Amino acid sequence: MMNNPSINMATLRVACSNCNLRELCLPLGLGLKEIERLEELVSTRKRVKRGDALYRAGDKFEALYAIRLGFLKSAVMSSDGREQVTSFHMSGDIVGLDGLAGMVYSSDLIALEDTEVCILPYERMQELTQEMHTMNMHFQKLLSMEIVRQNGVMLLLGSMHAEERLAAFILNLSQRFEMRGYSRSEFVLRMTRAEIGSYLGLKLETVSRVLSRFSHDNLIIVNQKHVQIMDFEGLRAIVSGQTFNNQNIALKAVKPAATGIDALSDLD
Amino acid sequence: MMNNPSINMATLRVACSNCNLRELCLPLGLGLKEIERLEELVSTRKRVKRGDALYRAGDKFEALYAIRLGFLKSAVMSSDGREQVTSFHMSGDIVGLDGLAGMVYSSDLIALEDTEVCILPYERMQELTQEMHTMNMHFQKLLSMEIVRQNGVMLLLGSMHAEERLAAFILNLSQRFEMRGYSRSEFVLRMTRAEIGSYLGLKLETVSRVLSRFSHDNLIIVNQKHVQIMDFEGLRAIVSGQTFNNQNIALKAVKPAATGIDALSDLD
DNA sequence: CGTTTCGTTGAAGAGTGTCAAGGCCAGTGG
DNA sequence: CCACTGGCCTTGACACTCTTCAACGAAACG
Repeated sequence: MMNNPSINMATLRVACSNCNLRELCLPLGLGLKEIERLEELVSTRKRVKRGDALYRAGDKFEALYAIRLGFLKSAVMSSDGREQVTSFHMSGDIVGLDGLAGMVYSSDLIALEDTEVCILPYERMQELTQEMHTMNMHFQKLLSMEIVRQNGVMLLLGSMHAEERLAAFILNLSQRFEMRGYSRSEFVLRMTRAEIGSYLGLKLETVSRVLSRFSHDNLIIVNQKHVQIMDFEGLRAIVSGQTFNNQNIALKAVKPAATGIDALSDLD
Repeated sequence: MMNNPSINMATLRVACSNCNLRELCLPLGLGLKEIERLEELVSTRKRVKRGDALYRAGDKFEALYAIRLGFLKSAVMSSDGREQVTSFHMSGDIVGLDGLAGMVYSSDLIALEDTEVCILPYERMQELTQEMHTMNMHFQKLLSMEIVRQNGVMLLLGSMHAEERLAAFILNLSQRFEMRGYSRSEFVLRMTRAEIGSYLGLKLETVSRVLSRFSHDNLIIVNQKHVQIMDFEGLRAIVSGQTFNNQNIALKAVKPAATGIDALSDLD
């Protein structure tokens, strides 16, 4: 009578298993009991309509959110009103990590299309991390991964040109879509040019111009929000600064590539 | 027979209590036993000479480090050799958080002056977070605070001008020195102009020029690495974009200041 | 005390930003 | 169904900030 664990697991996992999160939310090698506990954590769901905020800077931090479906941006605002988009989120991402620091969110999280999230109440989250070592480590790792990602963005903002930023941005999106089972070469940008610009530290006109240039150079085909990548290698070459007037080839040899930040993958 | 806990604590805290870390490393309201455990964690210390690396990108992640004394930078490098300084660290800071993500450090940590750190071995750290709820929460908070800090840096890199970046940078350093009991108006820059530039996304010449301009405008006095702040308000005005040709005053009224990222404090 | 690293300053130029005009598209209401 | 509207995108011309290149001076180090 049923000593095959995988069958039991299949019935228990209803809430999480047919969800895009499974690789992200479920640490590997969980037992039956642990999965039960986990599913009790993510009990509630919530819908956010396009343009609405899941939370805003200053709101009390009460939960993390796992994105089931949809697309969002997070953004911080300076005291004089400048907005900076700090990341774009899609299905499978966990958002709200910045709220832990001061028990208050420090950024706005805005849906760029109709979105559905799973609520992970902070209180229960804490219980779980305390009781399940695996879960605790997974959560710590999640936080650390976000730090590493932001390091990559700082590299991009601090030392790359407009073309390099956009090439890296497109390749990163492509990769993330691919990881989720969508086409890596054809997708729709859910954000506006201004939002891309804010994220990349550029003005919307520059974003538009660079995309047009890419299109003219047959690297991509752009039609408003629709993007098709025609030349992955070409884009990668741009990210690495392999554009004619480039002399840091010498440097490239000094440092093994393995330790370098990969602008293609670490931007999220 | 000593039923005054504060006296007992004084004797037990030898290792940590006369150390700059105490506010950062010790969660508030620890019991005697907990402090004992904590001190057992930070058993070993290590010295790093100026110019040497505490760790490098790619090194196996085995510990976090609490800086007892000294000054360091962390930096990531792109595959084509561009370096980006991602933060400057001083006494009381905990470094190495990026290593958790992949159990490998993803950045270099280089001492800018002779430095002494306490080693927090990852293994023992994990035990401690598992057994002590307070410690676990404190650690999670630490990670989240780093995320919030980086959001501030992204805002700076993505939407501020050279003068604003440098004003914010100086004020932030000032604040951090003050928190550690040093003068907030007079200090020594331990890093080079090139390193400041890398951190702020500027070239070293631009850093030098802007500092000279500040000096000429009587905001600061600069003598090589020695900086004295003469006009805090003036610097703050620059950070907020209050320089003559500024029209985002309208925006300022829209959003309550409390929720905005404070460029002065959140850069670390 | 020479050598190297670091910092300052000037002049010229490249890369983005700013301003402005027009086109495209989706949604709305007649 | 079509015209209208408003938001978004594209493109051009021009301005400006920052970088690049270069030379020199100052401090740090062996």
